[in-house]
Amino acid sequence: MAGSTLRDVARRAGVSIRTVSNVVNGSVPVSDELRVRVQAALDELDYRPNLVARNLRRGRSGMIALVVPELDVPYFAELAREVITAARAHGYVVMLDQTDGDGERERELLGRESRATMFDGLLLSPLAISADELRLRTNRVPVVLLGEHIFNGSLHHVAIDNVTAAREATEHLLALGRRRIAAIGDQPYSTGETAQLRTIGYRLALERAGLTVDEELIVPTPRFHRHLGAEAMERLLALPEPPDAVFCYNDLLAIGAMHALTRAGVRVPDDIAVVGVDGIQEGRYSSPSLTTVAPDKAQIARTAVSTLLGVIDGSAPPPAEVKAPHRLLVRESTAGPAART
Amino acid sequence: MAGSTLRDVARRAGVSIRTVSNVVNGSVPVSDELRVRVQAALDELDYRPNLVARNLRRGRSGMIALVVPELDVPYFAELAREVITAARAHGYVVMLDQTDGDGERERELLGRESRATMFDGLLLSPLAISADELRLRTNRVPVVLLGEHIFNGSLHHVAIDNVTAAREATEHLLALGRRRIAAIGDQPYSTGETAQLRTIGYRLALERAGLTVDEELIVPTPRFHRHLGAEAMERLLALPEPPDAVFCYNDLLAIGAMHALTRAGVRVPDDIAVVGVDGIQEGRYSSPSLTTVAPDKAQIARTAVSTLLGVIDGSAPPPAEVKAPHRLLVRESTAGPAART
DNA sequence: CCCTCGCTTTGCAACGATGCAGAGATGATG
DNA sequence: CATCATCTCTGCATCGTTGCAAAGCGAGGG
Repeated sequence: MAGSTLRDVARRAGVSIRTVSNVVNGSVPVSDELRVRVQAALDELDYRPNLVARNLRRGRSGMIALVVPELDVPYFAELAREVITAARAHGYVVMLDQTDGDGERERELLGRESRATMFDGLLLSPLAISADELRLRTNRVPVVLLGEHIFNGSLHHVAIDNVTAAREATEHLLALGRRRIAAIGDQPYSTGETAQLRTIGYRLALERAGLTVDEELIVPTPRFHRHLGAEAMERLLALPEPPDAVFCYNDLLAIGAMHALTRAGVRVPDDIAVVGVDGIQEGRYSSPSLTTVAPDKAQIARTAVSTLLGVIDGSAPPPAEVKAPHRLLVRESTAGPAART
Repeated sequence: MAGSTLRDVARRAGVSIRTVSNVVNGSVPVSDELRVRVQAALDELDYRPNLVARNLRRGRSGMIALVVPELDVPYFAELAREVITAARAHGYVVMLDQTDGDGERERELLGRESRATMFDGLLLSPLAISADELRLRTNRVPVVLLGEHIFNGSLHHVAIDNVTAAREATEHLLALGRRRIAAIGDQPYSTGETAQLRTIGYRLALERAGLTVDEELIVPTPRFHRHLGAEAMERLLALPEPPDAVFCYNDLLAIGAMHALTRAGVRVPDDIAVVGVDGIQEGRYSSPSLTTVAPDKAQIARTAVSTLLGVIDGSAPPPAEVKAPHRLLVRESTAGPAART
């Protein structure tokens, strides 16, 4: 029942512990005769190396932690999938935790009693904690920030270019001839940096098109969830002069907005066109399917993981903000039934 | 930079290593004077316990692994969220891995070179590996099976009652007056045990209603993904006599099916009613919203985690199949616009 | 005044693995 | 035949922590 150790195997094979270790690891040459004998003992006892002990001795655990706000938010689930895959390619496994966007939980992670020492490094997608505070708390643990925070100059950080992404989404709506374009998802307070970048991109597109921004059309939401998108859309529909298009700061808001539109009997995209951000799978099969700005999640994950491993082994360049690619996927919610992807 | 150890702190405070350990753990009483002095040293050196060393000594790691086929499948993401939450309540953290439904990957997990020894236990949602094979490979590691496999009598197992769930879904369609009810998602081969149970429930409902099963209406799918639901639906629509309702074996299939129906101009639920299984959030905001049989994921997670911890510390009863509750959520895809939940 | 008791504090061993340096054995070389 | 290089193999120390048993110490009782 209890796992056998190198000592058990050594005793059985009549060799030293060290020789068994050499056979297991294959790094040091072992004579054929002994190798066979040791291997037999290994098999008979069904030896499995104790990785905790190995980690202690080697000083590395082969584990990284990925911390996201909510795993049941599709974007994070899809990103987690890619991170796990990317980590595996480097021989690493991934511990997952959620903060629920709770600042306390995020702080705890980096605090005294956290389990951070079990991991070689941390991929963090912070929501509630501010960039400045992060800097103060990340002396010990190698950290790479993921996706959604403004660059503060002291930590590695992988994200799409949010201003450009938002501008392109808005320009797409403009190119379709829409002129009264709303925005759902602004977060005009300290931890809403990503949202603020998207608002900047949105404004930029309108200004370049020579339009003035109607502040009434910018509806803030505290989080990026479906029901908040629906609520925001209802508010927009209640305006004396409703929009003819909506740029939602993520796909869940967009799906909530489309839900509200469908209920209200408003046609998408004929009456109101909708575009989101994130490129989640859900948007491919919504009715209508959702036009979206899709970050390259696999690329984000690969870059984040290899950067983190670089920080861990000290080979990484100084902290920098790495821009990941994104692209606009045009579907029915802006282009109508013609857009079948 | 490098973390300080108990020895560093002990040296600085002028006490023994053991005393520092006692202060850190608080289990053994320490005089006020020393405690204050040690605490000061702890703070100055910003001591963090090395959890790898602690784990080695204590023989437990405080980590469990959760292995699912695909994390970007919403059901598994939502379940993972609950598992992480439930584990945290017991002081455990969760390592996540994916098998992509690949039997090799699942086998690897339990094999010689796996990282399983790093974890105190394993929550496994097997897809490709058969129950018999599992039994042979799980001697060493405490395992609890999650959600989707038939009970083989030797492992703990938490799942909903799939036969009943499928029967209730089908009966709901019957109660609406539908008579030509299709089923999407059967998997009539060795690893499709969950699907087969749902087929049994489906047949049972029809038989009890005195209807004969039209085998043409049972469309198998190799996996439970959106696009396969759409393909299956297209095949059903091409029949000389299409169905007036569809029971899909999970929500993704249902969403794919509804997507195909919308494209084909078929009205849901007027022409064809659709019901799924899983209760994923996506179904609340689809158009129309999706009627579904929702397993109580939080309950499944709590039961699975506490059972696993029981197996780990030896206090668990002998392996048994634990049935988790489920309930039917009626929404627009069967009840029409009246059903607003 | 001595002994015992109870409390705090300590040193040592151990968890299971690997790094290192050196011991044997073997073969090659002068 | 002696010397040295080469190749295996081994023992010891160590990673940082905690369990255990015993040492130190002051107080209370006989």
